[in-house]
Amino acid sequence: MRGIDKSDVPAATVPRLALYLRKLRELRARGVDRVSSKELAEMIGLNAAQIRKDFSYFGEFGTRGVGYEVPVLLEEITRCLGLDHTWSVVIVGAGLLGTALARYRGFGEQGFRLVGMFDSSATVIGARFGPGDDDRVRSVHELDEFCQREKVDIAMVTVPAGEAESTVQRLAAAGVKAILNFAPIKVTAPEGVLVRDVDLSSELMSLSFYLDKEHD
Amino acid sequence: MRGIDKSDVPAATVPRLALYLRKLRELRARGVDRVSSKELAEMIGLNAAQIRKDFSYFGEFGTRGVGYEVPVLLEEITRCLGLDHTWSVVIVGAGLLGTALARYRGFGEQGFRLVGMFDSSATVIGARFGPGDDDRVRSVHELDEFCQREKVDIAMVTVPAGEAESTVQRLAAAGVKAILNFAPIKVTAPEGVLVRDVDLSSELMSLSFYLDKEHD
DNA sequence: GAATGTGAATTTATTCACAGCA
DNA sequence: TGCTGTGAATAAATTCACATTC
Repeated sequence: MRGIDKSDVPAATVPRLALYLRKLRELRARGVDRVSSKELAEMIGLNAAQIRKDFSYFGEFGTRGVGYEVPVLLEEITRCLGLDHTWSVVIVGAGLLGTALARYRGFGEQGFRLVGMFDSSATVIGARFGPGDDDRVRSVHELDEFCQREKVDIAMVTVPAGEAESTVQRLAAAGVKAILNFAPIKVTAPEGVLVRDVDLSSELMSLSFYLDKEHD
Repeated sequence: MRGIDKSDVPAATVPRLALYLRKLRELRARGVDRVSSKELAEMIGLNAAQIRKDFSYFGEFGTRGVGYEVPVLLEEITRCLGLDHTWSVVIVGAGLLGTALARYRGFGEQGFRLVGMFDSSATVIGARFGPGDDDRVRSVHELDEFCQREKVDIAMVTVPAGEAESTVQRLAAAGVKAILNFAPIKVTAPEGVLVRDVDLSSELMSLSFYLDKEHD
C-alpha cells in the first residue's frame, strides 16, 4: 500500500490534523490558495513550528521562502486522515442524541456515510432517519447481520449506559473496527477494535474544575 | 478560600479525575468501600502510579498498606472538580442536539442545573424543555439580560457554525465564564472566558486516521 | 506484608533556533 | 530575504522503583 507509516505520527498530532483541515477548507472557500505556517498558526492559535512539525511527519509539502499551497495541503491531510475514501457508519440508539447525530449534515460531507440506524424500542423502529426510502430505524436484532453484510466500518453508540458494553461487543463481533461511544461509561473492546469515548458530563466537569467559585 | 492551588494540577490530570469519579460512584453503588490504586488502575485501564500521582496533586487521602476509602476519595475528587456546589447552565440553540442535551439526566445529578434554553427561531420559542412550568425556550433577545440576572456560570452552544462566534461574544459580555461549544468552528473568547470545543466530526476523523483501509 | 506517596528516570510533546533552499 | 524542515533544547507527562507508613 502507498502512503505513510501511521505509527510515525504522534497521537497528539492527529486531532490537530482535523483542525488544520477545517481551517484550510475555510481558506479554500475564501479563495485563498497559499498560506504560511505562521499565518495558519495565528488563525488557529498554535505555534508555527508545531504546525510545520506536524506536517513533516507525513511529508514535505511546502516551498521554502513561500509557504504552502492550500489545495496541496488539503489533499495531503485528507489522505493522511483516511478521508480520501468513504466510511460506512451506523448509529445504535435512536434516542434524541442518536437522531441529532443522524441529522447532522457535517458527516456526509467528509466521507462518512450513514448506512443504518438501530434501536430496541418498538416505538421508534421503522421511523425515518434520512432522505432515502430505505433510511428507517431497524431492530437491533438485525445489527450483527447488517454490519457484516454492509461491511460497516464505524459505529456511533448512543444507547443507555447499561446497554453500551453489550452493544460494543456485538459490534466488534460483527467486524466493526471503530466505535464512537457516547454512553457515559468506559467500554472495553476486543483487541483491534478502536474505541473513543465522548463524554459530555466529563467535559462539563473539566470546565467546572477551572471555574473559580468563591464560597465561604 | 480553603482548598488546593488549581495550577498545581496538570492539565492532563483533570479529565482523568472525571473518570475516577465515575468509577468510584459505581463502586459506592456496589457497596465497595475500599479500593487500591492497583485495583482502580485495572478497572480503568491505567497505570497505578499514574492514579496515585494524580491524587497527590491535591492531597493525601490513602492509607499505606491499605488503600483508599471510597467515600473519602469521592468527596475529595468532587471538591477538586468544583462539583461540591451547583452551577447554573444555559443551552443556546434548541435544535436536535440542544434538545438532546437538555433531556440528558446525567447533568443534573452532578451539580449542573439547566436554568434556561434559548433559540432564535419563532417555531421553537415557548416550547417546553423540562419538567418545570418555567422551562420554556426563550428568545435569544433575552439572553444577555437573563444570563446577568440569573448569574449563569456555564453555557452550552449548539447553534449553527455561522452564529457560534457572535453567540460566544454575547455570552462572554453577559458574564458567562465557561462555554462548551458544539458548533464545528473554533471560536475565540475574551480573556478569562474558558471555551472547550466538542467537535464530533473531528472525533470521527481521528478514528478514520487509525483505521487501515486497503485500497489499490 | 501491602500499598501509598514521591523523587528519579524515561518517554512524549512542544518550542527554539538555524541551516538550507526558493 | 522569507519561510520551510528539522536537529537540539526544553517542557510536560508518564512510569519506575523504593523508602515510608500502617
